[in-house]
Amino acid sequence: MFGNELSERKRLILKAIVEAHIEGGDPVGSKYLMENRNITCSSATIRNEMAELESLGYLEQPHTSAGRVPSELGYRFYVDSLAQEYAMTAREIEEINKLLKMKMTEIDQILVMASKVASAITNYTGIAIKPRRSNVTIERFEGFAIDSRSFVLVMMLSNGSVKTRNVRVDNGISTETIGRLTTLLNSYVSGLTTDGITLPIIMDLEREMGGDGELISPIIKSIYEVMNEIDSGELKLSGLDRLLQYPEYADTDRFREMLGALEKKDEILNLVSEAKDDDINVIIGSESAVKVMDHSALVFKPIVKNGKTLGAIGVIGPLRMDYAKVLATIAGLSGRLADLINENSLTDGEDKNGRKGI
Amino acid sequence: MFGNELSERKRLILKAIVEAHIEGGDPVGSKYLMENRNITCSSATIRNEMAELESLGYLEQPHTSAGRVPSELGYRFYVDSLAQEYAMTAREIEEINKLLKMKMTEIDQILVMASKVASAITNYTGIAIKPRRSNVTIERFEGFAIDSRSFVLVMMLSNGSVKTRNVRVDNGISTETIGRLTTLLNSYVSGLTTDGITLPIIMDLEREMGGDGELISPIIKSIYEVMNEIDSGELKLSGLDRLLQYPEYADTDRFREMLGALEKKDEILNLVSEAKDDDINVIIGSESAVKVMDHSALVFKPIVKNGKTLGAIGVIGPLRMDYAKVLATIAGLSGRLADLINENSLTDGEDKNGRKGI
DNA sequence: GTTAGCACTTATCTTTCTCGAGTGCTAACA
DNA sequence: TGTTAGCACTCGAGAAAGATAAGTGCTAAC
Repeated sequence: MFGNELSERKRLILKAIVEAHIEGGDPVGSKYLMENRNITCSSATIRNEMAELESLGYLEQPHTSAGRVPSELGYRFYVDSLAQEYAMTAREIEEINKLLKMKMTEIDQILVMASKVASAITNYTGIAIKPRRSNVTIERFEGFAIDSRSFVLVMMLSNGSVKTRNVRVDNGISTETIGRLTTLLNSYVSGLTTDGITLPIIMDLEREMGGDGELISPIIKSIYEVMNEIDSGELKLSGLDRLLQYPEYADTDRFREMLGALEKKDEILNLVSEAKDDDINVIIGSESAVKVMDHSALVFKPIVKNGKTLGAIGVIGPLRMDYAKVLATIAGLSGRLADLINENSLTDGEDKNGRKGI
Repeated sequence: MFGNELSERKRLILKAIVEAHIEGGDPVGSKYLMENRNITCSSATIRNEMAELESLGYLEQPHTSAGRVPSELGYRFYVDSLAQEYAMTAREIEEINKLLKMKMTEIDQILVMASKVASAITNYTGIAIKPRRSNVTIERFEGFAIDSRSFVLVMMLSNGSVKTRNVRVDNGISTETIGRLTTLLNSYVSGLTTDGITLPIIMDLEREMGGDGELISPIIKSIYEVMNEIDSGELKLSGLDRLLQYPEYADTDRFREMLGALEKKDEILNLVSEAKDDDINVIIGSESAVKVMDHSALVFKPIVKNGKTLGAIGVIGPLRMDYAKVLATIAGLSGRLADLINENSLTDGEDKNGRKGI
């Protein structure tokens, strides 16, 4: 889409600068490029090219007598042109397979574990995301008595997860009443979104329950609670400490700002919720409207099953993150996860492809 | 228990030093004490006393020409002698009441919310803890079919929480089989700890299930998973970013080390699991064996219901945290939480004491 | 036991200086 | 027209030096 206006040599130089900067973190100069990056022309020529690349917006100069640093546009060019895949080492594949062997059955745990692995392999911070899902409904209700004064309400949601709430009933409740209650809930409330549960419906429920009508109010409250829980998404970080080893986060204020935003988590969740479903998404600095990301990059991929987005895993790190490695890691991990999730009938230490270990 | 060897004046001076240091964060000198802290003797006398307090281990001197700073022992003295309670402001009480009005029913959520409030009030980092509980058992099993090939296994645990797992059965499963299965589980497995579920028991189960014996293995796996989940405790932080505003965490390496340890979380969980149940626990720096805490302090209180520890809330911050305020906050919060948990039958915006708002 | 006074210590802050990497520009060259 | 060598210039990083001031320990007087 862009980068077409660049000559072959400019591309080569730009790529070399990005890679050098990713490795070292320092601004890179013309002489260095000539000597260590196989650019076959003189430093003066490189300087000329660099000046042009800067005026085109691909490079930046921290100050007059420093080398160049890629701009966000520069990184974008690099990421978009990343053709050669990073080959995972045996150790990294091993790590992923170890994860798969654990065969957890709960999607939450799987995502968190995967993000931990991603963090370990890439040495950046891993994130596990359950996106907002505003259209989740409760498909089915069940209930059990715990004792004469409380029971467990089990709710099966349209996204496949199951939630429970303890409900306490001061006046006592019988098994028979619980049965009546769940039948009612199943016919009146199942399939509705939060907005769908209107006052008339609640009143109907209360009427139908007759003498036990006062039960309804706390139950509706529980239902709202559960649906809000799903609705609001989740964001879990792992290996946050790793970021601190990069000089770009040495400035405590910057790190603090980011931490605060990650804790609020709305912005990141929005970002992910709006993402294209089946691609790896790479968000570079201020490309997104999320202010906090200004000096960081976020790479993530949604995990999809039967067309439904169950969550996402990703990596967050400095602008100059090792995109080749990160992209390969996320691609590899998410591929395996998809296998694991779509086909959780694997039975032993072998994965679907019959490959073992390594 | 100690501090008795100190003269009244020494105590006064020590207390003044701790408070001054908590406020400002800088080493405090003799002249400052005389002029701003109402110590009614000359700076020379104060210097003499300070020298003695130092040799007794209550104070430390960063370098020769600096003032004194409390040692961990000094803080310990201060905390132990904290008689005057910090009075909560109306705003802070308001904050707590807001929390109570939300009336969440799930203990996890309650703890996390409480730790958020604690963090907001004290301006340190809040922590919500579910301690390890190695003696939890599953009290009761129930199951529902989702479709012909999978069902939900509901487990009610001895600590009152309820867990569910989705189990997939490739050969299909009938409602009747599920009923048989849960009956079996209830008679063979309920009440057992992980260690109690021995191979013979598993084999019995398989035998009893006859043709559906292959069901048992994934179910046992789910059971282990759930019990391990409970077993391993949980630790959630809130307001981590707040810590970064204190100069003691300006050193990125130190903060990083702490972050890493909080992420591993075992050590902190041990600490909490071993704590006295009904006290506010104050752990000052290296008093604990937890290395990470070397330059930090942890204040927490277990939340107990019917003699069982459900969790704990607390605050983590620099050694020079405002102990008076933190202790009062945690005491206030945990008191209210206990009310909320032991009596979750409150019905509207008024709390148990009939007090409203403020 | 307390206090005034004084010499001494030492972190911190500012200023100054040097060093070197890297640039832009000009002029020569292919 | 595109490339390269050469050179003056810029500017940040870091070291060195000096000034400042807070705070101490000690001695001697009260």
